[in-house]
Amino acid sequence: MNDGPRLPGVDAVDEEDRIVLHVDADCFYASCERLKEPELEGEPVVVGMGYEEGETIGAVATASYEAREFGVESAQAISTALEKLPRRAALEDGSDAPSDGDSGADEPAALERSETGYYRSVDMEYYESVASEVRAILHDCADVVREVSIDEAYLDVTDRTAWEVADGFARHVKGRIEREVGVTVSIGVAPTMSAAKIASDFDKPDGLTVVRPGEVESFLAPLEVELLHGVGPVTARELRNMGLGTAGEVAAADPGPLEDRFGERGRELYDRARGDDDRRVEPRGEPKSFSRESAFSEAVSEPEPKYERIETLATAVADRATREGALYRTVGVKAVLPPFEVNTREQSLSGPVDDPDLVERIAEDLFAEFETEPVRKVGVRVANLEFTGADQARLDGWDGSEGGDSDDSVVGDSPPDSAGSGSAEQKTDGAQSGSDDGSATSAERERLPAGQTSLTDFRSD
DNA sequence: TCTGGGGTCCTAGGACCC
DNA sequence: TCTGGGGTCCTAGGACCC
Repeated sequence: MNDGPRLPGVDAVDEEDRIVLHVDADCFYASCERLKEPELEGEPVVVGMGYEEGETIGAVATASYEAREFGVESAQAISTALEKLPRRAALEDGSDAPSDGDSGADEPAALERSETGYYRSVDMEYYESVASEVRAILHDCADVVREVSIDEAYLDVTDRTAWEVADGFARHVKGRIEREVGVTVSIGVAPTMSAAKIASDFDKPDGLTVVRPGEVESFLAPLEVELLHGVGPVTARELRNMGLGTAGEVAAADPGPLEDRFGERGRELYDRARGDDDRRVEPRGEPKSFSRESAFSEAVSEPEPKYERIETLATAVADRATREGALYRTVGVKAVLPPFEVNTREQSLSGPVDDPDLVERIAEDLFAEFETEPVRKVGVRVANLEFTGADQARLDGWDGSEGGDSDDSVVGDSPPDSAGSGSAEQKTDGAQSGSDDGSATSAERERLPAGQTSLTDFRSD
């Protein structure tokens, strides 16, 4: 990249001096539970997803640092977490710990109070409310904020501070969040997003790490490759097989083989390890998809319960899209078969719709091939979203509606006849019946599968 | 240690178009 | 009448993140 001719006046100067903060709440869900129940302060707290009081199913969403001392980790099965850290309630009820199986395991010794923890199930609505308070402060402290998730954001504060005083600025942000909301955050400050991200992790919890321009590469060099954003277990293993165990080793490597192995990502990895990252902090755009999924406590073979679940999820997903003002053009399902085989099926329509019944029909249809398979988890998804804003549907292409239906379905399409041979038929009818108010563009109409007559007026054959 | 839920991005093959 | 090249869309799967 250095061998091209230099254009006069074009260089990297203005790219270099961004001041980026990455703000990352510490075990956010657990902190929220402590806001709700101050008695939990200082105690081990585990927040479980899909977990119900007293049950052993679900997974750990967040564990407080006290709980982590016992070996409880994020994404762990609740059953595992319970082995490492029994419920405080079990002790206080005096109830027996549930004994798994009949294998005559020794009675567990009497529980020490100090070796138990509090288990809570996820309360998204509450966490959302806390997060919005944090967000308000962040937006108050920066001109540009990119919210990454409920507990994480990047701030570009170049115009609000200077490197000489950046740590004071970050401390100010931390202090406000702690005082005004009551949760602690860790902050990384760096000239790039990727370095700021890693820096925020460097000193958790309640940490503050500043990496100044010129220090990025030496800051990253000793870090294990796993710590690089975008390097998971699979990539890490491959990198180590290539003899690259630290960011410094990646930075010093020949980028060629990295690109051969990982494609575009390889180059990115190499750049990031060297501290090169020219992404600017930008607000997040519109979401690309909505999905809902749900696991059974054990694999289910009978069709009924699965279709019931699909129906519930389809309704929830369609509802979400409606609430958010999104039209969707693709509907998909997911079926997870034991041991952990993920299958996805999806179908795109000829035009964007907001049609909950159609979502359900298509989802059921796509799911048909897994009807009698043992399935441990199902999901429904809509994608290819279009946020038209308020009454867009009325403004464009509403001319075709002689029918007087006033919902905002734009086009009803049908499952392809090839998909389910026998099984799709009645649903195909259903899909068509909803489409008399259709108004696809002519290009879209021409792509309708042969035999689809839902938009016949416009066909020229 | 068998694994919850909600997302994003990338890859790769096939269909289809010009 | 089997044949080039480029582009886009669709679908399925995989890796990764929080």
